[in-house]
Amino acid sequence: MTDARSFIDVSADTARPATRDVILDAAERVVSRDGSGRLTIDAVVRESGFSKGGVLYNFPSKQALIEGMVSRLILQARTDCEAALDGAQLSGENPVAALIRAILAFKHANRDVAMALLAAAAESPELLDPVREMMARIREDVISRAPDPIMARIALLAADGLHLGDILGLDMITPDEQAAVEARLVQLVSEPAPR
Amino acid sequence: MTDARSFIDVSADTARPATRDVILDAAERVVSRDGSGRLTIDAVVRESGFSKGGVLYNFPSKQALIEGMVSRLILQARTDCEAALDGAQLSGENPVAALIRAILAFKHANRDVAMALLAAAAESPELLDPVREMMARIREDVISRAPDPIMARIALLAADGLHLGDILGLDMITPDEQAAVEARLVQLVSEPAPR
DNA sequence: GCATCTATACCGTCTGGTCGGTTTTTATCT
DNA sequence: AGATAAAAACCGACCAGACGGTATAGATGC
Repeated sequence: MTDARSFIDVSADTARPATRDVILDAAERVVSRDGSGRLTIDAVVRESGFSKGGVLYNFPSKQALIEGMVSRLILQARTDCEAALDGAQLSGENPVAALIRAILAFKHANRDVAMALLAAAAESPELLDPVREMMARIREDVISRAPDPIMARIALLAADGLHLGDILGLDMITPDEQAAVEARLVQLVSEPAPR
Repeated sequence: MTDARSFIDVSADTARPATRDVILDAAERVVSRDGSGRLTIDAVVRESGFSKGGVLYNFPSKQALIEGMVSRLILQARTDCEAALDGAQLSGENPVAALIRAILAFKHANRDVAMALLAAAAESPELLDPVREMMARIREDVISRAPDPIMARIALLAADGLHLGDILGLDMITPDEQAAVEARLVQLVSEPAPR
Protein backbone atom coordinates (compact mmCIF):
# COMPACT_ATOMS: atom_id res chain seq x y z
CA MET A 1 0.00 0.00 0.00
CA THR A 2 2.81 2.37 0.66
CA ASP A 3 3.89 3.93 -2.57
CA ALA A 4 7.47 4.90 -3.16
CA ARG A 5 6.30 8.21 -4.52
CA SER A 6 5.98 9.91 -1.17
CA PHE A 7 9.48 8.91 -0.12
CA ILE A 8 11.07 10.34 -3.23
CA ASP A 9 8.84 13.38 -3.04
CA VAL A 10 10.10 14.38 0.36
CA SER A 11 13.40 15.56 -0.98
CA ALA A 12 11.99 17.07 -4.15
CA ASP A 13 8.89 18.68 -2.68
CA THR A 14 8.53 22.06 -1.09
CA ALA A 15 9.71 22.90 2.39
CA ARG A 16 6.97 20.86 4.00
CA PRO A 17 8.05 19.66 7.43
CA ALA A 18 9.77 16.34 6.88
CA THR A 19 7.70 14.54 9.50
CA ARG A 20 8.36 11.21 7.92
CA ASP A 21 12.07 11.72 8.18
CA VAL A 22 11.81 12.75 11.82
CA ILE A 23 9.90 9.55 12.52
CA LEU A 24 12.36 7.44 10.57
CA ASP A 25 15.23 9.04 12.47
CA ALA A 26 13.58 8.11 15.73
CA ALA A 27 13.01 4.54 14.59
CA GLU A 28 16.65 4.20 13.64
CA ARG A 29 17.75 5.54 16.98
CA VAL A 30 15.60 2.99 18.76
CA VAL A 31 17.05 0.10 16.79
CA SER A 32 20.56 1.40 17.22
CA ARG A 33 20.24 1.88 20.94
CA ASP A 34 17.93 -0.93 22.06
CA GLY A 35 18.08 -3.57 19.33
CA SER A 36 15.70 -4.44 16.56
CA GLY A 37 13.47 -6.41 18.90
CA ARG A 38 12.58 -3.26 20.77
CA LEU A 39 11.44 -1.39 17.71
CA THR A 40 7.80 -0.90 18.59
CA ILE A 41 5.41 1.75 17.44
CA ASP A 42 5.13 3.04 20.97
CA ALA A 43 8.90 3.30 21.24
CA VAL A 44 8.98 5.34 18.05
CA VAL A 45 6.18 7.48 19.41
CA ARG A 46 8.17 8.19 22.55
CA GLU A 47 11.41 8.78 20.69
CA SER A 48 9.97 11.00 17.98
CA GLY A 49 7.75 13.15 20.18
CA PHE A 50 4.80 12.63 17.89
CA SER A 51 1.62 10.97 18.99
CA LYS A 52 0.69 7.47 18.09
CA GLY A 53 -1.94 8.73 15.74
CA GLY A 54 0.57 10.96 14.03
CA VAL A 55 3.08 8.19 13.53
CA LEU A 56 0.43 5.84 12.22
CA TYR A 57 -0.89 8.54 9.95
CA ASN A 58 2.45 8.76 8.19
CA PHE A 59 3.15 5.03 8.31
CA PRO A 60 -0.11 3.11 8.45
CA SER A 61 1.52 0.00 9.86
CA LYS A 62 4.73 -1.17 11.41
CA GLN A 63 5.61 -2.88 8.18
CA ALA A 64 5.12 0.38 6.30
CA LEU A 65 7.44 2.08 8.76
CA ILE A 66 10.17 -0.45 8.13
CA GLU A 67 9.59 -0.22 4.40
CA GLY A 68 10.14 3.49 4.81
CA MET A 69 13.43 2.86 6.58
CA VAL A 70 14.55 0.51 3.84
CA SER A 71 13.50 2.94 1.11
CA ARG A 72 15.51 5.72 2.67
CA LEU A 73 18.51 3.48 3.06
CA ILE A 74 18.41 2.54 -0.60
CA LEU A 75 17.89 6.11 -1.72
CA GLN A 76 20.87 7.27 0.34
CA ALA A 77 23.11 4.50 -0.93
CA ARG A 78 22.22 5.15 -4.53
CA THR A 79 22.79 8.86 -4.14
CA ASP A 80 26.20 8.31 -2.58
CA CYS A 81 27.30 5.88 -5.27
CA GLU A 82 26.21 8.14 -8.10
CA ALA A 83 27.96 11.08 -6.53
CA ALA A 84 31.13 9.03 -6.22
CA LEU A 85 30.98 8.00 -9.85
CA ASP A 86 30.37 11.57 -10.98
CA GLY A 87 33.25 12.81 -8.86
CA ALA A 88 35.54 10.15 -10.24
CA GLN A 89 34.67 11.08 -13.79
CA LEU A 90 35.39 14.73 -13.16
CA SER A 91 38.67 14.18 -11.36
CA GLY A 92 39.77 11.33 -13.59
CA GLU A 93 40.06 8.99 -10.63
CA ASN A 94 39.67 5.26 -10.98
CA PRO A 95 35.88 4.76 -10.70
CA VAL A 96 36.19 1.42 -8.94
CA ALA A 97 38.39 2.93 -6.27
CA ALA A 98 35.97 5.82 -5.93
CA LEU A 99 33.04 3.45 -5.47
CA ILE A 100 34.86 1.39 -2.88
CA ARG A 101 35.74 4.56 -1.05
CA ALA A 102 32.12 5.69 -1.14
CA ILE A 103 30.85 2.38 0.17
CA LEU A 104 33.33 2.49 3.00
CA ALA A 105 32.45 6.09 3.81
CA PHE A 106 28.81 5.07 4.02
CA LYS A 107 29.48 3.35 7.31
CA HIS A 108 30.62 6.52 9.02
CA ALA A 109 27.99 8.80 7.59
CA ASN A 110 24.95 6.58 7.64
CA ARG A 111 25.27 4.09 10.43
CA ASP A 112 21.81 4.75 11.77
CA VAL A 113 20.19 4.68 8.37
CA ALA A 114 21.58 1.20 7.90
CA MET A 115 19.72 0.04 10.99
CA ALA A 116 16.87 -0.51 8.58
CA LEU A 117 18.58 -3.78 7.74
CA LEU A 118 18.19 -5.14 11.24
CA ALA A 119 14.64 -3.90 11.53
CA ALA A 120 13.66 -5.48 8.23
CA ALA A 121 15.39 -8.78 8.95
CA ALA A 122 13.60 -8.98 12.28
CA GLU A 123 10.15 -8.04 11.08
CA SER A 124 9.97 -10.04 7.91
CA PRO A 125 12.96 -11.07 5.82
CA GLU A 126 11.34 -10.38 2.47
CA LEU A 127 11.44 -6.68 3.25
CA LEU A 128 15.11 -6.98 2.39
CA ASP A 129 14.36 -7.80 -1.25
CA PRO A 130 14.96 -4.26 -2.48
CA VAL A 131 18.21 -4.15 -0.54
CA ARG A 132 19.36 -7.34 -2.19
CA GLU A 133 18.56 -5.85 -5.56
CA MET A 134 20.45 -2.65 -4.86
CA MET A 135 23.49 -4.49 -3.56
CA ALA A 136 23.50 -6.75 -6.60
CA ARG A 137 23.45 -3.73 -8.91
CA ILE A 138 26.28 -2.02 -7.14
CA ARG A 139 28.25 -5.23 -7.13
CA GLU A 140 27.80 -5.77 -10.82
CA ASP A 141 28.74 -2.19 -11.46
CA VAL A 142 31.95 -2.41 -9.48
CA ILE A 143 33.01 -5.83 -10.69
CA SER A 144 32.40 -5.10 -14.33
CA ARG A 145 34.71 -2.08 -14.19
CA ALA A 146 37.38 -3.65 -12.04
CA PRO A 147 40.73 -4.68 -13.45
CA ASP A 148 40.69 -7.67 -11.08
CA PRO A 149 37.11 -8.88 -10.62
CA ILE A 150 37.78 -11.36 -7.85
CA MET A 151 39.74 -8.80 -5.92
CA ALA A 152 36.87 -6.37 -6.37
CA ARG A 153 34.50 -8.96 -5.00
CA ILE A 154 36.74 -9.44 -2.01
CA ALA A 155 36.90 -5.72 -1.39
CA LEU A 156 33.12 -5.49 -1.52
CA LEU A 157 32.80 -8.39 0.88
CA ALA A 158 35.25 -6.79 3.27
CA ALA A 159 33.30 -3.55 3.13
CA ASP A 160 30.10 -5.48 3.84
CA GLY A 161 31.82 -7.20 6.72
CA LEU A 162 32.67 -3.83 8.20
CA HIS A 163 29.14 -2.52 7.71
CA LEU A 164 27.23 -5.51 8.95
CA GLY A 165 29.54 -6.10 11.87
CA ASP A 166 29.05 -2.51 12.90
CA ILE A 167 25.30 -2.72 12.56
CA LEU A 168 25.13 -5.89 14.62
CA GLY A 169 27.29 -4.32 17.28
CA LEU A 170 30.32 -6.55 16.83
CA ASP A 171 32.94 -3.86 16.86
CA MET A 172 35.64 -5.54 14.98
CA ILE A 173 38.20 -2.88 14.25
CA THR A 174 39.73 0.32 15.61
CA PRO A 175 39.56 3.49 13.55
CA ASP A 176 43.23 3.50 12.60
CA GLU A 177 43.19 -0.17 11.72
CA GLN A 178 40.22 0.56 9.59
CA ALA A 179 42.03 3.41 7.88
CA ALA A 180 44.86 1.06 6.96
CA VAL A 181 42.43 -1.55 5.68
CA GLU A 182 40.57 1.00 3.61
CA ALA A 183 43.71 2.37 2.02
CA ARG A 184 44.83 -1.11 1.17
CA LEU A 185 41.46 -2.03 -0.28
CA VAL A 186 41.40 0.99 -2.53
CA GLN A 187 44.89 0.17 -3.70
CA LEU A 188 44.15 -3.52 -4.28
CA VAL A 189 41.07 -2.78 -6.27
CA SER A 190 42.89 -0.44 -8.61
CA GLU A 191 45.55 -2.90 -9.62
CA PRO A 192 45.25 -5.54 -12.34
CA ALA A 193 45.23 -9.18 -11.38
CA PRO A 194 48.74 -10.51 -10.69
CA ARG A 195 50.48 -13.08 -12.93
CA MET B 1 29.89 -33.71 21.16
CA THR B 2 30.39 -31.87 24.39
CA ASP B 3 27.73 -30.44 26.59
CA ALA B 4 26.65 -26.93 25.71
CA ARG B 5 24.90 -26.34 28.98
CA SER B 6 28.09 -26.10 30.95
CA PHE B 7 28.70 -22.71 29.39
CA ILE B 8 25.61 -21.13 30.79
CA ASP B 9 24.90 -23.29 33.75
CA VAL B 10 27.25 -23.75 36.64
CA SER B 11 25.84 -27.15 37.48
CA ALA B 12 27.39 -29.24 34.74
CA ASP B 13 26.95 -32.57 36.41
CA THR B 14 25.62 -35.35 34.24
CA ALA B 15 25.61 -35.65 30.48
CA ARG B 16 22.45 -33.84 29.40
CA PRO B 17 20.01 -35.44 27.05
CA ALA B 18 19.75 -34.01 23.58
CA THR B 19 16.54 -32.20 24.43
CA ARG B 20 18.24 -28.88 24.77
CA ASP B 21 19.81 -29.26 21.37
CA VAL B 22 16.49 -30.18 19.83
CA ILE B 23 14.99 -27.03 21.30
CA LEU B 24 17.89 -24.91 20.14
CA ASP B 25 17.60 -26.39 16.65
CA ALA B 26 13.95 -25.43 16.58
CA ALA B 27 14.72 -21.91 17.74
CA GLU B 28 17.29 -21.52 15.00
CA ARG B 29 14.87 -22.76 12.39
CA VAL B 30 12.31 -20.20 13.53
CA VAL B 31 14.78 -17.35 13.25
CA SER B 32 16.06 -18.58 9.93
CA ARG B 33 12.61 -18.96 8.43
CA ASP B 34 10.57 -16.18 10.01
CA GLY B 35 13.05 -13.61 11.24
CA SER B 36 14.38 -12.87 14.67
CA GLY B 37 11.31 -10.85 15.56
CA ARG B 38 9.17 -13.97 15.40
CA LEU B 39 11.30 -15.93 17.80
CA THR B 40 8.76 -16.43 20.59
CA ILE B 41 8.60 -19.15 23.15
CA ASP B 42 5.35 -20.38 21.70
CA ALA B 43 6.90 -20.55 18.25
CA VAL B 44 9.72 -22.67 19.62
CA VAL B 45 7.19 -24.87 21.38
CA ARG B 46 5.34 -25.44 18.13
CA GLU B 47 8.51 -25.99 16.10
CA SER B 48 10.19 -28.32 18.58
CA GLY B 49 7.17 -30.46 19.37
CA PHE B 50 7.83 -30.16 23.08
CA SER B 51 5.32 -28.67 25.42
CA LYS B 52 5.70 -25.17 26.75
CA GLY B 53 6.48 -26.54 30.16
CA GLY B 54 9.21 -28.68 28.71
CA VAL B 55 10.82 -25.82 26.87
CA LEU B 56 10.69 -23.58 29.90
CA TYR B 57 12.02 -26.37 32.02
CA ASN B 58 15.19 -26.51 29.94
CA PHE B 59 15.44 -22.76 29.34
CA PRO B 60 13.76 -20.89 32.18
CA SER B 61 13.39 -17.71 30.16
CA LYS B 62 13.62 -16.42 26.64
CA GLN B 63 16.91 -14.78 27.46
CA ALA B 64 18.27 -18.10 28.72
CA LEU B 65 17.21 -19.69 25.45
CA ILE B 66 19.10 -17.11 23.42
CA GLU B 67 22.10 -17.43 25.70
CA GLY B 68 21.97 -21.12 24.93
CA MET B 69 21.98 -20.40 21.23
CA VAL B 70 24.96 -18.09 21.60
CA SER B 71 26.83 -20.59 23.75
CA ARG B 72 26.41 -23.30 21.19
CA LEU B 73 27.54 -20.98 18.41
CA ILE B 74 30.69 -20.11 20.28
CA LEU B 75 31.42 -23.70 21.21
CA GLN B 76 31.05 -24.78 17.61
CA ALA B 77 33.24 -22.00 16.29
CA ARG B 78 35.97 -22.68 18.79
CA THR B 79 35.90 -26.39 18.08
CA ASP B 80 36.19 -25.79 14.35
CA CYS B 81 39.08 -23.38 14.73
CA GLU B 82 41.03 -25.65 17.01
CA ALA B 83 40.50 -28.59 14.69
CA ALA B 84 41.78 -26.50 11.79
CA LEU B 85 44.89 -25.48 13.69
CA ASP B 86 45.59 -29.05 14.74
CA GLY B 87 45.13 -30.26 11.18
CA ALA B 88 47.48 -27.61 9.86
CA GLN B 89 50.14 -28.57 12.35
CA LEU B 90 49.91 -32.21 11.34
CA SER B 91 49.94 -31.60 7.61
CA GLY B 92 52.44 -28.78 7.76
CA GLU B 93 49.97 -26.39 6.09
CA ASN B 94 50.09 -22.66 6.66
CA PRO B 95 48.03 -22.21 9.85
CA VAL B 96 46.64 -18.85 8.78
CA ALA B 97 45.36 -20.33 5.53
CA ALA B 98 43.89 -23.23 7.46
CA LEU B 99 42.08 -20.89 9.83
CA ILE B 100 40.68 -18.80 7.01
CA ARG B 101 39.51 -21.95 5.33
CA ALA B 102 37.84 -23.12 8.53
CA ILE B 103 36.10 -19.81 9.04
CA LEU B 104 34.79 -19.87 5.51
CA ALA B 105 33.65 -23.48 5.85
CA PHE B 106 31.69 -22.50 8.94
CA LYS B 107 29.14 -20.74 6.78
CA HIS B 108 28.14 -23.90 4.96
CA ALA B 109 28.12 -26.20 7.95
CA ASN B 110 26.60 -23.97 10.60
CA ARG B 111 24.32 -21.45 8.98
CA ASP B 112 21.46 -22.10 11.36
CA VAL B 113 23.66 -22.11 14.41
CA ALA B 114 24.78 -18.63 13.49
CA MET B 115 21.18 -17.43 13.67
CA ALA B 116 21.96 -16.94 17.34
CA LEU B 117 23.56 -13.68 16.28
CA LEU B 118 20.31 -12.27 14.96
CA ALA B 119 18.35 -13.52 17.92
CA ALA B 120 20.78 -12.02 20.38
CA ALA B 121 21.05 -8.71 18.58
CA ALA B 122 17.28 -8.42 18.57
CA GLU B 123 16.65 -9.45 22.15
CA SER B 124 19.36 -7.52 23.83
CA PRO B 125 22.65 -6.46 22.21
CA GLU B 126 24.80 -7.25 25.25
CA LEU B 127 24.11 -10.92 24.72
CA LEU B 128 26.62 -10.59 21.91
CA ASP B 129 29.45 -9.83 24.31
CA PRO B 130 30.80 -13.40 24.32
CA VAL B 131 30.65 -13.45 20.54
CA ARG B 132 32.64 -10.25 20.37
CA GLU B 133 35.21 -11.75 22.66
CA MET B 134 35.50 -14.94 20.63
CA MET B 135 35.84 -13.04 17.37
CA ALA B 136 38.50 -10.83 18.83
CA ARG B 137 40.50 -13.83 19.96
CA ILE B 138 40.31 -15.52 16.59
CA ARG B 139 41.25 -12.26 14.90
CA GLU B 140 44.28 -11.76 17.09
CA ASP B 141 45.31 -15.32 16.53
CA VAL B 142 45.09 -15.06 12.76
CA ILE B 143 46.67 -11.65 12.45
CA SER B 144 49.57 -12.41 14.73
CA ARG B 145 50.57 -15.38 12.61
CA ALA B 146 49.97 -13.77 9.24
CA PRO B 147 52.84 -12.69 6.99
CA ASP B 148 50.74 -9.69 5.92
CA PRO B 149 48.60 -8.53 8.84
CA ILE B 150 46.48 -6.05 6.95
CA MET B 151 45.74 -8.59 4.29
CA ALA B 152 44.76 -11.06 6.98
CA ARG B 153 42.42 -8.47 8.42
CA ILE B 154 40.87 -7.97 5.02
CA ALA B 155 40.41 -11.69 4.57
CA LEU B 156 38.71 -11.94 7.95
CA LEU B 157 36.45 -9.04 7.09
CA ALA B 158 35.55 -10.63 3.77
CA ALA B 159 34.72 -13.87 5.55
CA ASP B 160 32.58 -11.95 8.01
CA GLY B 161 30.88 -10.22 5.12
CA LEU B 162 29.98 -13.58 3.69
CA HIS B 163 28.72 -14.90 7.00
CA LEU B 164 26.72 -11.93 8.09
CA GLY B 165 25.26 -11.33 4.67
CA ASP B 166 24.13 -14.91 4.59
CA ILE B 167 22.62 -14.71 8.06
CA LEU B 168 20.73 -11.55 7.19
CA GLY B 169 19.45 -13.14 4.02
CA LEU B 170 21.35 -10.95 1.59
CA ASP B 171 22.61 -13.67 -0.70
CA MET B 172 25.52 -11.96 -2.19
CA ILE B 173 27.41 -14.60 -4.10
CA THR B 174 26.95 -17.79 -6.08
CA PRO B 175 28.71 -20.96 -4.95
CA ASP B 176 31.30 -20.95 -7.74
CA GLU B 177 32.02 -17.27 -7.28
CA GLN B 178 32.50 -18.00 -3.62
CA ALA B 179 34.88 -20.84 -4.44
CA ALA B 180 37.00 -18.47 -6.48
CA VAL B 181 36.95 -15.88 -3.71
CA GLU B 182 37.90 -18.45 -1.09
CA ALA B 183 40.81 -19.75 -3.12
CA ARG B 184 42.06 -16.26 -3.66
CA LEU B 185 41.69 -15.34 0.00
CA VAL B 186 43.65 -18.37 1.12
CA GLN B 187 46.35 -17.50 -1.35
CA LEU B 188 46.48 -13.82 -0.42
CA VAL B 189 46.71 -14.59 3.25
CA SER B 190 49.66 -16.93 2.75
CA GLU B 191 51.85 -14.43 0.95
CA PRO B 192 54.04 -11.78 2.54
CA ALA B 193 53.15 -8.14 2.05
CA PRO B 194 54.21 -6.86 -1.37
CA ARG B 195 57.10 -4.38 -1.87
C1' DG C 1 12.61 -40.54 44.62
C1' DC C 2 14.33 -37.61 41.59
C1' DA C 3 14.72 -35.75 37.03
C1' DT C 4 12.42 -34.93 32.94
C1' DC C 5 8.91 -34.01 30.67
C1' DT C 6 3.23 -33.32 29.10
C1' DA C 7 -0.81 -30.72 29.25
C1' DT C 8 -3.44 -26.91 30.34
C1' DA C 9 -5.11 -23.00 32.53
C1' DC C 10 -4.08 -18.58 33.84
C1' DC C 11 -2.05 -13.69 34.64
C1' DG C 12 -0.23 -9.00 33.82
C1' DT C 13 1.85 -6.52 30.39
C1' DC C 14 2.94 -5.11 25.90
C1' DT C 15 1.78 -4.57 21.01
C1' DG C 16 -0.13 -3.32 16.65
C1' DG C 17 -3.88 -1.15 15.09
C1' DT C 18 -8.60 1.44 15.13
C1' DC C 19 -11.48 5.34 15.70
C1' DG C 20 -13.59 9.63 16.55
C1' DG C 21 -12.15 14.00 17.26
C1' DT C 22 -9.01 18.34 17.01
C1' DT C 23 -5.74 21.35 15.03
C1' DT C 24 -3.25 23.23 11.15
C1' DT C 25 -2.53 24.05 6.35
C1' DT C 26 -4.22 24.95 1.81
C1' DA C 27 -7.39 26.17 -1.78
C1' DT C 28 -11.28 29.07 -3.11
C1' DC C 29 -14.26 32.86 -3.33
C1' DT C 30 -15.39 37.57 -2.56
C1' DA D 1 -6.82 41.03 2.02
C1' DG D 2 -10.33 38.38 4.82
C1' DA D 3 -13.67 34.80 5.30
C1' DT D 4 -14.49 30.11 4.78
C1' DA D 5 -14.70 25.50 3.55
C1' DA D 6 -12.20 21.38 2.58
C1' DA D 7 -8.38 18.60 3.04
C1' DA D 8 -4.34 17.18 5.32
C1' DA D 9 -1.92 16.39 9.56
C1' DC D 10 -2.12 15.14 14.05
C1' DC D 11 -3.91 13.50 18.74
C1' DG D 12 -4.84 10.03 22.39
C1' DA D 13 -8.12 6.83 24.44
C1' DC D 14 -9.28 2.38 23.53
C1' DC D 15 -9.39 -2.68 22.04
C1' DA D 16 -8.27 -7.54 20.89
C1' DG D 17 -4.77 -10.47 20.69
C1' DA D 18 0.01 -12.00 21.48
C1' DC D 19 3.61 -12.33 24.59
C1' DG D 20 6.67 -13.99 28.54
C1' DG D 21 6.13 -16.27 32.44
C1' DT D 22 3.78 -18.90 36.49
C1' DA D 23 1.34 -22.60 38.41
C1' DT D 24 -0.49 -26.94 38.80
C1' DA D 25 -1.35 -31.81 38.40
C1' DG D 26 0.10 -35.83 36.42
C1' DA D 27 2.95 -39.28 33.37
C1' DT D 28 7.36 -41.70 32.41
C1' DG D 29 11.69 -43.69 33.28
C1' DC D 30 16.04 -44.50 35.72
